[in-house]
Amino acid sequence: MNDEQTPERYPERATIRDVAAQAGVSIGTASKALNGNGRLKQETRDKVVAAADALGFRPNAMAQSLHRAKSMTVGILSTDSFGRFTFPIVEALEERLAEHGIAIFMCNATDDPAREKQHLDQLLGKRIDGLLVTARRMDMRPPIAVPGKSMPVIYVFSQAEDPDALCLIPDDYGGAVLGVQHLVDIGRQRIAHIAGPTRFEAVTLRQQGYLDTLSKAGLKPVASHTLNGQWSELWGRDAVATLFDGKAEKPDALFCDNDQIARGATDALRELGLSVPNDVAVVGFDNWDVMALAARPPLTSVDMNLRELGRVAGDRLIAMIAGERLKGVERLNCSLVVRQSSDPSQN
Amino acid sequence: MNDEQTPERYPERATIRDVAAQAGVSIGTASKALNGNGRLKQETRDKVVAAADALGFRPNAMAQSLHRAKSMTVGILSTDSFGRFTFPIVEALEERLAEHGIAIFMCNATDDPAREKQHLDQLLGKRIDGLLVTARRMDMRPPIAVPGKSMPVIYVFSQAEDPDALCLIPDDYGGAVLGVQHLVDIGRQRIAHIAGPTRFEAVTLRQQGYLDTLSKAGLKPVASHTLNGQWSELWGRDAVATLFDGKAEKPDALFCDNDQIARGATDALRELGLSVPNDVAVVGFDNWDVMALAARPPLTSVDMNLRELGRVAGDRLIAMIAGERLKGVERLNCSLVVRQSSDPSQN
DNA sequence: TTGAAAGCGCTAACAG
DNA sequence: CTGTTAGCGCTTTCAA
Repeated sequence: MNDEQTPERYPERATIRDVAAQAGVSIGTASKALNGNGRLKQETRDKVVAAADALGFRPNAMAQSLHRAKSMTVGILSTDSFGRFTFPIVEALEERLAEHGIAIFMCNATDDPAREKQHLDQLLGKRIDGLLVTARRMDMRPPIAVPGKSMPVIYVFSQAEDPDALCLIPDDYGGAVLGVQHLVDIGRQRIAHIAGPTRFEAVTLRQQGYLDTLSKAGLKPVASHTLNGQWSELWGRDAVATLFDGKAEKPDALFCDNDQIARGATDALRELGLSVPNDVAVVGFDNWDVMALAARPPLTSVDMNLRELGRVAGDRLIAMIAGERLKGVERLNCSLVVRQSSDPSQN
Repeated sequence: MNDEQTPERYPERATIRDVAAQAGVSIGTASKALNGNGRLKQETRDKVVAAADALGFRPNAMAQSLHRAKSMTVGILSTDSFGRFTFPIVEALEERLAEHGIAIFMCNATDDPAREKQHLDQLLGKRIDGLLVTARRMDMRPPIAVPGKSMPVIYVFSQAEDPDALCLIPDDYGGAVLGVQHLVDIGRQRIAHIAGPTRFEAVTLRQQGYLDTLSKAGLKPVASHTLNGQWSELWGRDAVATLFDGKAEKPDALFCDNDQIARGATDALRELGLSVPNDVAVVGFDNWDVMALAARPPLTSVDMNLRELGRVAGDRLIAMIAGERLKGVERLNCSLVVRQSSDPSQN
């Protein structure tokens, strides 16, 4: 009742100097109290803390970083723009890093080397503690030119032509094995592979997984076993038209390189009067809910566990920032989500 | 030939002090030379610049910011996680801000108020110059508690219950008018509206646009004119089943609240033996290429111009950082992309 | 035209 | 236990 009007709102910015003054202690003492360092009388500590939040004090992270030579920030640089694949990765990564108090600068270079360089310069100026590079799918990319070799760099969902770099990607080969083995397990004999464009390493890896699984099961690939096309529904429909044109032995299962292809294939089969999964079982890739759940019937699909990929990327980055030296290509497990397109008992 | 081995790689970090020493000038002079400030002899300037890039000098942005009281960073905080709608916005925003040398901290709170607060604290500690808040679609959200009222805050693709805030959202009403007017223009008489869930403000706005456009054209809405359901293909199929059950007068056009609904509707119509667009024209919303282009036929759709939204958000944020005070709700124009589902002459 | 020095906000080592 | 002080790397007066 005797104090002046105490404005509820915080002052613009209180410095630790203000806090110290308010608490009637030295600025060094205030720092210790606020950071839990040094040995201080509990009373003093409380006094300082009280002053701090009376003033709405919030330490200036830039000043702290300047001193500690750790910015507690990392950059994530997308060569291609961000999209469906990058999002879950980034999201999980952000979550993991946030737990450690690390913030993320997001940069997008959209396939433009000039913008990439500009972003990198900016990030280096901000003294990021680490860098994460992503790209559209898993195509090889030239390594980022980080001066000094000192800063941790991780390529996630992308690979660089740099033997010293750490690359994190899904295990496409293993994912294909998972999907095809499932078709073998449910008793299918004539399994075809409707694939994406051959220029993707993922596509050739998946094809290898497909072939190895068949041969291990003692099955022969159907005539033109792998058809390469686009990542689209249209391609899925076209491929089915080719496979079921009546000339060759018809497949009883399709392994598709993504869910769009699988969905197109499923639609085409239905329109041909064939039942999925009774006549033909279908397995997709990506487990993209928008496609996999909307398809009729819903698609069994290989999940690349992108959130897990992001989480692991976060862990690796933290380890590298702490001084560990990691390199090479790390391939993370895929998993299979079974739905009606291969198993009528699923709902 | 007489110099020691000159290591090509940059040293870890050269400070301006090193540059000054190397150039044989004072540290203040070096600063002036590097920033183009003050009056300096061209010779000195050159000497400093040469020294700087010989040493691979890169100014420490944190140190600069500490002095200039501008961090040249902003935060973008997603209440809900990032997704299909937020991405184009963020991408365009990032592009715009990058042109001004402003970097973006990306934070995701996934509907968790505790994480939201934690992120906000972190961002305030980093002394961001502005904050951008996004959410899933355009649902109202409680305002962010930024102490001091000093920092610019923009809600994009979301609205806050805060009359002092600036909110940027697509003009849903106008978008609906655009879509429905197009159907009127091509001569349709019985236009139905297959809508999303009523809890979204966007849905009620679009319904109003639909009704107003019909009435302006002297048309009556069909019997149960607006059907509310989910944002899914399944709902589109179900709605068509209801509308074409033979009891009531059948529509000759459908205005759908998103492309998934429109696609489901189109599929159902085809399976009913009806031709799109000859028997029934279909217009969707979102212009989401994955849906709109894969549908058979490809969908005419209302585009919310999300990239433009991001760009404008960037401009507004820059203006606000420069001191302008902006508030209120700004609704940005949608546009219409015409494809075969309403116009057979499109390819 | 250049140099010296104060200070942005904070921490940590060292005295007291 | 607490205060003093020297920086972290940079910019910007103010003198010279």
